Amino acid sequence: MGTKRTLTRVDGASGATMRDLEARRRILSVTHQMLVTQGYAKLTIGGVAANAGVGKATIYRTWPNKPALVLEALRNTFPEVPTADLGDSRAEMLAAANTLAALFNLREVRAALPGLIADTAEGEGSEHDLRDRLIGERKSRSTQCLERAIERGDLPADTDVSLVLDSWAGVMLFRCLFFGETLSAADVERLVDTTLVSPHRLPAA
Amino acid sequence: MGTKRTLTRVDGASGATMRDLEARRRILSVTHQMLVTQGYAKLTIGGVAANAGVGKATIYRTWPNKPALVLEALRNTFPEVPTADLGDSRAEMLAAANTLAALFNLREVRAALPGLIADTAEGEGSEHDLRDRLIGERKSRSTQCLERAIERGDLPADTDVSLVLDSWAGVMLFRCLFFGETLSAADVERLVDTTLVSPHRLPAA
Amino acid sequence: MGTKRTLTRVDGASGATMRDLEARRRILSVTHQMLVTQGYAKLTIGGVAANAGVGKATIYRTWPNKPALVLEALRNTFPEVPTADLGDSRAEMLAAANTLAALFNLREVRAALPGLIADTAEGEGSEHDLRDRLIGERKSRSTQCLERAIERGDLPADTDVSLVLDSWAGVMLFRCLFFGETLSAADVERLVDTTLVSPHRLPAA
Amino acid sequence: MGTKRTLTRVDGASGATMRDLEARRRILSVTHQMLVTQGYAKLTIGGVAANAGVGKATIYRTWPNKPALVLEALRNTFPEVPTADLGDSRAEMLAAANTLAALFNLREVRAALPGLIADTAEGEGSEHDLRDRLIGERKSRSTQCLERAIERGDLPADTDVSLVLDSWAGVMLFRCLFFGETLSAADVERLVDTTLVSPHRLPAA
DNA sequence: AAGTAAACGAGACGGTACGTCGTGTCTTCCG
DNA sequence: CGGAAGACACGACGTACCGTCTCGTTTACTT
Repeated sequence: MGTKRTLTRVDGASGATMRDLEARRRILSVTHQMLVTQGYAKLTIGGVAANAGVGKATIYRTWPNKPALVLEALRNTFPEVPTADLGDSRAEMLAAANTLAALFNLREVRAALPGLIADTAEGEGSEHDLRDRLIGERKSRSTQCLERAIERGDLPADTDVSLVLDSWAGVMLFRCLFFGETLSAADVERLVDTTLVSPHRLPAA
Repeated sequence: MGTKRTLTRVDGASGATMRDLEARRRILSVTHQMLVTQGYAKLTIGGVAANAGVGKATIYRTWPNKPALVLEALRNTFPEVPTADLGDSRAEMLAAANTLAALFNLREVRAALPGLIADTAEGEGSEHDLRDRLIGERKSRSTQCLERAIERGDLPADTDVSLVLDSWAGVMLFRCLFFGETLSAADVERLVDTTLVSPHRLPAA
Repeated sequence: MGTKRTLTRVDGASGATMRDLEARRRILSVTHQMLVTQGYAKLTIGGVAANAGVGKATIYRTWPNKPALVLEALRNTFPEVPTADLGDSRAEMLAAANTLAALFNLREVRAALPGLIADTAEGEGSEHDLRDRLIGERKSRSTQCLERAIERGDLPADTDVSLVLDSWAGVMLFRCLFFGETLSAADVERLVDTTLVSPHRLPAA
Repeated sequence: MGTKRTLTRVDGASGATMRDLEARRRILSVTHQMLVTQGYAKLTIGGVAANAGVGKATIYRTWPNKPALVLEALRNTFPEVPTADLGDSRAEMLAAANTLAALFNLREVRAALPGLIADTAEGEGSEHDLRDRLIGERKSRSTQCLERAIERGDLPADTDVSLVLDSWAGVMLFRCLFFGETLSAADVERLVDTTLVSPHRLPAA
């Protein structure tokens, strides 16, 4: 007999004691689908439950609220930032940046992001954790990439890696949220090259 | 003859659309206040109406929905990006960037932004207009600043001004939304200096 | 110089100082029209005002509320109970009863009656007065008719005239309100003849 | 395992549709109460909900609108027209008529009737059904009474039973609605005796 | 004829109730 | 005995009218 109420879900995948693993899959899939077709605002827990042939309680048993559910539904579709060592710093950085850009280009992400941000804005609990985890994951992998470039001497040692990465993500986020645009491949390239030439440090002089 | 039974002041200034303006001011002020104290999510039209001693219909008569109201309540508190010619490109850019950073540091902005973004995400109508206007205003003034720097030769002619500015705003937005942080003065400086050294153009080589 | 605020309107027709007599006519006519086409519930003061090309205040200046307005709009179309002495008690009674039946058969009366009753139910003020006046008028004329029959000896002297008349009106009201029906000519005749044969007095024993 | 947070009693009787019935009873009772204390016009669904400690939706789930709710709240308090065979036609008719009179004398009926009639006036749906049912029920039982009198020979065979009954109800309705009066016992007796002597048929001559 | 005061059309205003919807918790009942 | 089904309390939504009010303007009396 398992502890019924798992207050803090440790890992997105374990799913507590959900009897029907199949149901879980269905819920997430329906969520994802509705996200794309209806958008975040019109997606309701009740709707997901109905479309998944599931009781609302079943959903609430696993996810505490809408953003948590959406977040997990999104996780599966997130592209992974590649970490392979290509020997070429610029190529690696481009790959990382392009992956990020691709993420902001996903229909479901664009649909979910605004609502997700709003609904988790003041949440200090699991919501923040989840969001951080999702972002943190990409960021840490991208960080590896930049640090390798530093090791190679392609970026100065005092580069503010976090600032660079937040800058990359920031432009994309900004354009995505406010204009519904994506960065073009050329823009991404420009971003990376700017970083390479003058990687956010004070000028030598 | 005699003042019939005018509860509100009669003399006033011009006797024009007094009643309107009186109420309008009160509504916006209450909205702003509640934004700070309660946050966007807990701010309701009904609540604003009650606190402003106004009928809900009066609000709906002027603003079609919550984000429109909040947006207008916010406009008044937005700091203006300075456009004065200081003769010093770096100083001007710092001023612009710091103004931007200050904006993201306002309590009411931080409270309103997530919800505002979410609620105007799919709006194609006035909502988009408003948002664009608000952002566009700052951006165009900042653009003046950067272009002056280009004219002075402090920035290369092929600088992608929009990308630079979106980058600046992007980092701030990103950190604001996801971490509730603000850019430190040092970070802002770093941002500006990076732009000055290698303003987002491809390297010559 | 007339008394400005006529709180109690003494007679439905005098209309205080309504500048534009034409407007008054238009208001009542529009009210009557809307009563027929929309029914009492959907008739709003605002609607009447708009359709009559008149400000709401103009209506409220003359009539204190909806039922008062409707009542007056109705008065004009009410058929008068005949009081002429025909020499024949049965003929006179039939005429009176049929006039009553005709009244309940008017489209506007059927439309207005239920709402009118409801809205003036608890009114102790002018509303009750008005209603009583309207009903009282018909009733007093019908009373004349019955009393003449008593004088002639066609009805016993101890006939409870009021009970008889209320009985007549009652059936019609009952059928009108609950079934939307009218008394057929035959039913009216039966009603009258019953009264003639045994006019609501105790049997002689 | 502790009682989680059940504010309402848990043990109850059978555990069947307790929650439903519990709430239903409370709603109807509150409605009835408010009807008496406030009257029909001031009774609001929201008010009933609040006083019954129930959400508005719960009421709307069961009753489509105010009159439907009031109607049902009223049903419980309606006195039944007796149908017992007393062997005495006059006694039976008096019983029936007095029951009817008593009904129109109920505080809640007098309070609800005008509004109820108005709000169900144009209703062709369930409203009409309900009203008919409520009235029809009394009427059919009264009809039994009169028909038994006919069988006994106390009333002529060609008596228009429906007209007689509508006449009875009509007077009461008329006096109730327009004058807030009730028929005195003497009046009821007079009504019955009139019917017995000359039961609404054409005179033989 | 000019001046004054009122009545007017228009419609904004503070309120109140409406009926609907979504949330997150709960209970019931079925497989 | 666990889950679907959905009822439940709550609370916000946006709409509709009410009856009062405030605008300018138009009209009709006064002088």
